Amino acid sequence: MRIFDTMRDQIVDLKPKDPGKVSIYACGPTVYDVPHLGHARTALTYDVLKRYLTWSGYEVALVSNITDIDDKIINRAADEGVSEDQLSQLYTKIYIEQLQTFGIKDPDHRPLATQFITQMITIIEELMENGSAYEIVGSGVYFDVSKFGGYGALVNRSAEDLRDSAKARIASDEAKNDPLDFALWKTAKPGEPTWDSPWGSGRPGWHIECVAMSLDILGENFDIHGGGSDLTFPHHENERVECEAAGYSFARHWMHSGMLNVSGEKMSKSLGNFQTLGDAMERYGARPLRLAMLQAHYRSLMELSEDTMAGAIGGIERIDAFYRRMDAAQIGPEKTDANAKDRFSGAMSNDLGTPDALAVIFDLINAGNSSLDSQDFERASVSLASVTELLDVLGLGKVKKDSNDEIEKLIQRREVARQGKDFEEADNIRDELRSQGVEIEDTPTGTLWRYS
RNA sequence: GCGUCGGUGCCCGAGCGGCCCAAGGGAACGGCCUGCAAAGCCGUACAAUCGCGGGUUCAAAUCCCGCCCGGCGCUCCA
Repeated sequence: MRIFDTMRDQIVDLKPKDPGKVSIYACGPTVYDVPHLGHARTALTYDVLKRYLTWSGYEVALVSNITDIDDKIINRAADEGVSEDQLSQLYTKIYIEQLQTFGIKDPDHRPLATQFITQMITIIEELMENGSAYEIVGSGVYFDVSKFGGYGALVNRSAEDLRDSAKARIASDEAKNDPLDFALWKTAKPGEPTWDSPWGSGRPGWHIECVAMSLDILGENFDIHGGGSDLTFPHHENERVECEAAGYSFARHWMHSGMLNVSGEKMSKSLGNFQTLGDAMERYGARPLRLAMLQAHYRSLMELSEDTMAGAIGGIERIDAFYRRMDAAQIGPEKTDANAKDRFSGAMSNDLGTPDALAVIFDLINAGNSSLDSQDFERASVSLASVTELLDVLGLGKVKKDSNDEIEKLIQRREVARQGKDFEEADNIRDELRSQGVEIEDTPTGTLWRYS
């Protein structure tokens, strides 16, 4: 398996700490609102990574956190007149449900930041003890970037560089020693949720929660730390320096998935609230959305548009039609195509090349359809078995057949009319079904139908 | 402004020195199949510029330089 490692800035061999096992920590969302398509793309990346590694024979442990305390949650809760707990619990629930609907498997652990306050405090204490952090009474505890050699390495920049950049854009907080220093612990403000600490009551800063949770659950030196590319700096770099300054070794590899854009104004006009995962799934369906995302490489910037989705819907339709034909011909899956699986693995093990992997699957579908047409049922069965196995690795498996007595009755009547060569009646029935959004297909073994 | 990633057919999107007269999906057109459809299969067209201009090389979509355009980052966004 080869992956692009942000730290090394190149594609490298994945070298797990323990051979045969891979531990992954993928940064999840701060739950102050419903999930948008970007959250879905990131979650999808690590879902597919885990599925593929598991299929390849690795034992995978995937941790994906929920950050349930932070400024945005506090502000939003105040706006809506609910408690921070109520707000974060509501959006956590929605997040989990929608990802499940989207076909994302639950991670092995889904820790909440607020359950790891003790561990965070311990790390901050260690940083204070060894001089990596300082306290400003009345404000909080800050990480001292100047004490850390190599700050900025994850983004390939020097601390001086980042400092200049920061100065140019941001009014520096005069309390801090250095504009790059960041809060590990924030002193309590009236009306905010607080926890006790050696520095008085307060709440954790951002970044530190991920260090506490990843170390606690996966241990030092875990294999992959991932998230969206917007988290690379400062979030991940800050996590990294906190962890290393405290004396622990952190992630062996860093992965970042690319951003997804839905072209703002053009989109919102015609599509309404298309940016949220829930709306997009309702509008296009979960599988087309998943296919659209997987047809782009996880690191590339992708733009979702009405056209993109129309294409993906067509792609899913092609997959489903393949299954319908196989079912109608009563072909079952038997042995798989080793060669196709090799090609698939080759694509996937090259930094998760899902577009190429999908191309392999579509080639198999094409071959299977041809085999059916030429009555080569054995080869058709091999295609079917291979497609089924590989599609499952990408989480795009087939859906169960719809059933509806009313529709089946109409199809029966049409069948009788066709037998009697009463094509006018048969076509009337077909038109009637179409007006109900039902498309039918006649095959040698009977008539199939689907919602169009 | 600094950094970084990218600009490939009608749309999406792989490819990242020769296997590329550029994968795969979608849309279009023609044919076969069908009572007619749908699905499928076969074929065709669409890139005379792979953002633009230079350069390196026997050979460039792929490497280098410059320019234009876009995304992301530059303290709380996946």
